[in-house]
Amino acid sequence: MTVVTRFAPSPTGYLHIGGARTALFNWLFARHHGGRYLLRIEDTDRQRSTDAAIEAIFDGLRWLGLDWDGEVTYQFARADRHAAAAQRLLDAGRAYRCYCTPEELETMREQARKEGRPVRYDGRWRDRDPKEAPPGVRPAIRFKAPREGASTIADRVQGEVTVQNEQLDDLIILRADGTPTYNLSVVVDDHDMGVTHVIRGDDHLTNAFRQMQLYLAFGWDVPEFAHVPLIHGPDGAKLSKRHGALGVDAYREMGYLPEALRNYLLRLGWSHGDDEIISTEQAIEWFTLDHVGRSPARFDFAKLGNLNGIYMRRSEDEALARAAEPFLARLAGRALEASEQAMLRAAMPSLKERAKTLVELADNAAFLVARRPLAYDAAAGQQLTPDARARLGRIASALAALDGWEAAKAEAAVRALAEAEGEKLGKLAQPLRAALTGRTVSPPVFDVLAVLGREESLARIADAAKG
RNA sequence: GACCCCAUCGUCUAGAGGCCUAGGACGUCACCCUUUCACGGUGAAGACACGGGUUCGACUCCCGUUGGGGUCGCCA
Repeated sequence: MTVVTRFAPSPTGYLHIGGARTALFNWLFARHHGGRYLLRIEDTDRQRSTDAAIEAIFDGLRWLGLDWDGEVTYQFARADRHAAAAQRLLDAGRAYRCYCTPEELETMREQARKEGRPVRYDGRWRDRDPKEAPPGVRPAIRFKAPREGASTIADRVQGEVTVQNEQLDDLIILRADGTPTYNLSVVVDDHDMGVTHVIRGDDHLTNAFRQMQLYLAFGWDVPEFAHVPLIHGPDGAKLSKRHGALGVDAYREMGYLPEALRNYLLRLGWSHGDDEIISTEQAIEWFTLDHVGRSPARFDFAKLGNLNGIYMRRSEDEALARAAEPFLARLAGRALEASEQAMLRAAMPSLKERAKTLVELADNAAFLVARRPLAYDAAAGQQLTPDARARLGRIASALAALDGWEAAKAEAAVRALAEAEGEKLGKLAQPLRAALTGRTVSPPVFDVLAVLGREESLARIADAAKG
């Protein structure tokens, strides 16, 4: 049997981070088993589904590299098939018409809540003669759920979970307007798509029991279920926006690399011994449901940042430069010039050592696109004392006398000067850094010098020396 | 409230009854490296929620308590 998994988001918003992890697990599981990973858009809620949200889901998945197999299935397009399936249950006596109005149901629920009883549909139309139907009311179709016994799911993550059937009420499978509801659509689609493993958030665990009964009623094989714990915020509560419940596009904009985010998401709720840095190839080889944890994990930006830093440092300079260019251009407020693109690449080895995100990296590279005369930040301004300015003049002379403009040569010259003046290197390096970058924190100052080039460097030093 | 799930350092986790004096990673702190910041290196602090069992022996099994989460829609 070949494995078939699916990711089935509803396009009512962006692709959020929890959904991305669900997609990742499905993708990995299918790839691990050499199976298929399908994408289904659950757009049966016509009010809330939007094309923009569908595009956001596609974009997010593509950016994360979670390519799906075959065509995308749109659930709404299969409404007729779902209605036919409901009719089949009706014909078989496994479903019935319910003439309750929404108001009536709401009253029923309120009453139950007030009396402390379980809030469930009481089955009042289950065995009632349809002849008693009130005139003018269009009925919804309800599934006739078993009332005795128990249902057990051998969940691949949660283990054996049993629920007494009396806990399950008769769910609506077809609305009064003839459109299918979620639980029916999911079962019919998963069956028709040949899905063998349903891997999803554990907020669906209770649905699984209803869905299992539907599979049984249809006489279909029940797929394997794997309900993965949800991702929580740092406080253990539901993930809020402030805490990371953002669309994956937001992570892209914050400057995270897709491979780093993938690695982070993978380790959130899944582990392989003490391994932390796991390539996608390795993940495909290792990923099974056996090591998916059962307790909810909290989202931690600090760890994501650390991971992203590691992935950036491991990236090829050229690839990282391409990824960083939009961020630097945004910071400059204009397109980058060819010379600036070249400088970015030249500076990349030292730039990528000291950033956790592309946003940070671009910020650290701001000196590359700054225009003279530089604005000095407060700390840099303090470096440029009269003494320091005078020293910058002498540094400029020493540098100007150089033939060649490599970092090593510049360093040797400045070191020699420091020694001649009986000063520690830092005494010269810090003002120099301030003059060249406008800040007191930057990549190694001689690298900066080399990347900026002779002309620009000397001009910036002269600017600072002048005061 | 009912039903279901969960519970190891602050966080992510390893741990399948003796391997645990509970391991790794992030974060924190200290030191080293050093022209700044990083990176890197070394080291430190830091957890089995609680109470009962079962067992020669429980982080590991069972029960309960507490705490957290999920679900109870003609939403998905």
